[in-house]
Order: sequence, then C-alpha cells, then structure tokens
Amino acid sequence: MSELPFGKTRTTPDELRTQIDTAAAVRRAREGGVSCPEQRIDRFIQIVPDLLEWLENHGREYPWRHSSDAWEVYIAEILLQRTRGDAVAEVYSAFLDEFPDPDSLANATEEDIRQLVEPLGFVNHRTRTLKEVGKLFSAEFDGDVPDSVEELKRPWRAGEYSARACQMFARGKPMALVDANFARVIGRVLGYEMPVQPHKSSAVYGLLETLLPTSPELARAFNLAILDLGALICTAEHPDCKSCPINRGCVYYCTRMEDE
DNA sequence: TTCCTGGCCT
DNA sequence: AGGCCTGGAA
Repeated sequence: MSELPFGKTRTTPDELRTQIDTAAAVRRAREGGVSCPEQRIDRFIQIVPDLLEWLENHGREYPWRHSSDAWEVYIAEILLQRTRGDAVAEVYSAFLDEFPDPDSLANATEEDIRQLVEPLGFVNHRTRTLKEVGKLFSAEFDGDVPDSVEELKRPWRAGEYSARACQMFARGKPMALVDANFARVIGRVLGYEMPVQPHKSSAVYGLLETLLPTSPELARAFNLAILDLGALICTAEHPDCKSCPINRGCVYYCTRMEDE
C-alpha cells in the first residue's frame, strides 16, 4: 500500500492509453455534444500528465487524504458533503478523537455529535446521518465499515458520491466520482454539455468511467487532481484560466481567448 | 446571492 | 428525472 497522499502522479499519454478505452470515451463525448471528439479525447489524454504533476505540487494536503482507514475516510466523506474541505479540516481530528469507531458513535448522544459538527452547517442532517452510521455499522457490520458501495449507501443521506469516494480513497478501488467539481471541470475541458444535475446522469457517469485510469494509484491521482483543480483554479465563478496547468487543452479556455 | 467533494422526495 | 432542501462562508 502506497503512503503517497496523491497516488501516482507521474505518467505519460502512452501509459494512459493502455488504461483508458479511448474509443468508448470518444463515443461518450460525442453523445455529450462534444465537437471533434476524437481530437478532444486525444488532447485530453495528452494533458492529463500535466494535471497530475500539478497535483503533486499544488494538491491540498488534508488529513483524510493521508489515511487508508475506511472509518476515517468514510467520516470525512460524510462531513465533506457540500462543505468546504478547509472547514472540515477544522473539526476533523476532534471528531475522530471522540468517535474513533462506529461503536463510539452509536453510543453518543445527539448533543455530542451536534456540538462537533456545528461549524459545518447542515447540522440536523449530519447529526442524524452520523448517528445512523454508528448504529448501523455497529449492529450489522460488527463495528466495521462495510466494503461495498451499496452497503455504504444504507445510512440516511449517505449517497452515491460518499460511498464511491470511500471505496476509491480508502479501499483503492477505482471509482468514477461525479460532483459539481467534476462536472464543471470536465464540462469545460471537453466542451461537454452538462445536464442540470450532472451527479444523477448516467451519461456523465459513463463518460467519467471511461476516462478513469484502471490502475488504483492513477485513478486516485486523477480524481484528486480534478477535485483540487475545481476547487483552486477551475472555480465556478472567475476561473483562473491563466494559472491552469491544462489550459492548452481546454475548450473553455480556448473559446474564451478567441472571444477576447 | 452563490458556492461547497449531494442526496432525498415525488 | 426534476424539484428542493440543508447552513456556514465567501
């Protein structure tokens, strides 16, 4: 097991082509309204190594990224739902300190939980979810974290993204992740027409599945890189395209330059 | 007002 | 699949 927080950040287009079904990606891209999809996907594969190198130098160092413990990662994913990483980092160690395993969470009072997640918002939601997580894992999984997406999704408000992220980042199982960041970044880079709710679109999941490298270490780096690029550079408003490590391969950037 | 490593309800 | 919601922060 590698201890590198970002996974494998050194790769080449040739290595990626052995791990990515290019023809399938082109098909998916075309379905999403991408013009010249063959060239777009080829261009994308060429800039991925730059993206991963950028991650190596600029990626965010959060404690949950240094952990391969399923409980620590799963808790992080729950706390991170629609919440900034920096905010979660403020309460994360205190939370794990008090609730180091499902049993301790199962035995906690709502007030104990509420107090710890207070600064994050979604307080009622999160308190209920965490309580359910503790009780369910404690009662039905012998105090362990289950090892399948379906089982990880059982607690109320533990959904597709959180479950898949846990399997990806804790268990090293390559998983396509779709949230607002992935949709925005991929949509801009490829010129893909994103639906209103990308995270519930099977077409978007399909596209990300085909683009995801098959090796766990590259898949990890790929996912973290897009996540951090979306948070730090390719932001919803006023993206910092000039600083973007992959602007040379980005439809959004190139279109923008032509307009100016 | 919008955004943040979405998910639930109908 | 579409609508809607939760809260602190920018």
